Amino acid sequence: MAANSQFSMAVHVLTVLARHEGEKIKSEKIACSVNTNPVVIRRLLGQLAQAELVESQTGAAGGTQLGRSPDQITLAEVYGAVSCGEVFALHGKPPDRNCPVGRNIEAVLCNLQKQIDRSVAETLSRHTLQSVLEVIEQEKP
Amino acid sequence: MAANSQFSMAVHVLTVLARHEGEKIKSEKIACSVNTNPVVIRRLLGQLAQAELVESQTGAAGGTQLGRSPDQITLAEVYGAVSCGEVFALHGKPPDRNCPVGRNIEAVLCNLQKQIDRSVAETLSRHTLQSVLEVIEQEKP
DNA sequence: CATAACTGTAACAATCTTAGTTACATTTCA
DNA sequence: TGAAATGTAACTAAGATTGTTACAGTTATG
Repeated sequence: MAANSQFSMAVHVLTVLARHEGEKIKSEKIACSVNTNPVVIRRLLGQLAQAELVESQTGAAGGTQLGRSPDQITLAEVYGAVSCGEVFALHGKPPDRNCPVGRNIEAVLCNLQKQIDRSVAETLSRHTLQSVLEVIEQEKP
Repeated sequence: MAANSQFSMAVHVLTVLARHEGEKIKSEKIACSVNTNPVVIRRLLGQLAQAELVESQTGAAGGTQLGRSPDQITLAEVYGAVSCGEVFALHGKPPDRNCPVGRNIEAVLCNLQKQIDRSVAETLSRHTLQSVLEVIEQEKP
């Protein structure tokens, strides 16, 4: 249980919500589909709510629903809501400033990170929750 | 010490080697620039050697040098040599097969992973070790 | 040929991140 | 008022990565 599967979970969660547009879904029901603990789902929903992708209601008969229609939510937004935006990590300890490479490599890597992030965002922005939902419904065996 | 900084380290290491083409460099010297332990560097060099990006020699007066000239090494190759090729992780536990979403979401995510991987590779293939080296040398303050 | 100086690698400790879990305060409907 | 949900804190468990020590294997060199 180490690798960062938050994006996978987020897409899963949102797809479940998309299949029941208009309804308020309980975290327990979502957790069942994802096969995890309701608290894990609620934590994730918190992040998605901050990005205004979902809206939750407390109290009895509470639950969560999408903040917009599925064709208005791109996977790039989902990724942005749950990821730190770093495909690879920079150096842990700072490199040796006496070495020309050590002195300047971080700027190069930082720049690369931004380029990759843009390219990932562009790829993901070609998919909406609606398009994911269509694949899911269609592939139902 | 958790995030995967292998790619960052690999670019750093290879850039150091590129600055001294033709020479055999000791792992200790590289470690000094990266500010880490020589064993960590040797482990990384092992992966890079498998990808034929570097060549090492054991014994006294041994060391490591590039396997090709810097303009023949793209950062996409470097990334491929040290990364597992997964920007995000799939589900840990398998989702609920009784739910249509749980049943089909993994295929969707797997497909996305491939698309992202291609897009990252394409972005990185626009940079060579040579171009990185040029930035480093030029920005020397 | 012996020694010094490297690399390669195994084994282990330390640290950090993530997921899972329990517990409980808070909110809301009936 | 009480049942049922979310929100959240605190803790445990597991996994991955890095750092470190130790040592075997290799090779130039005196």
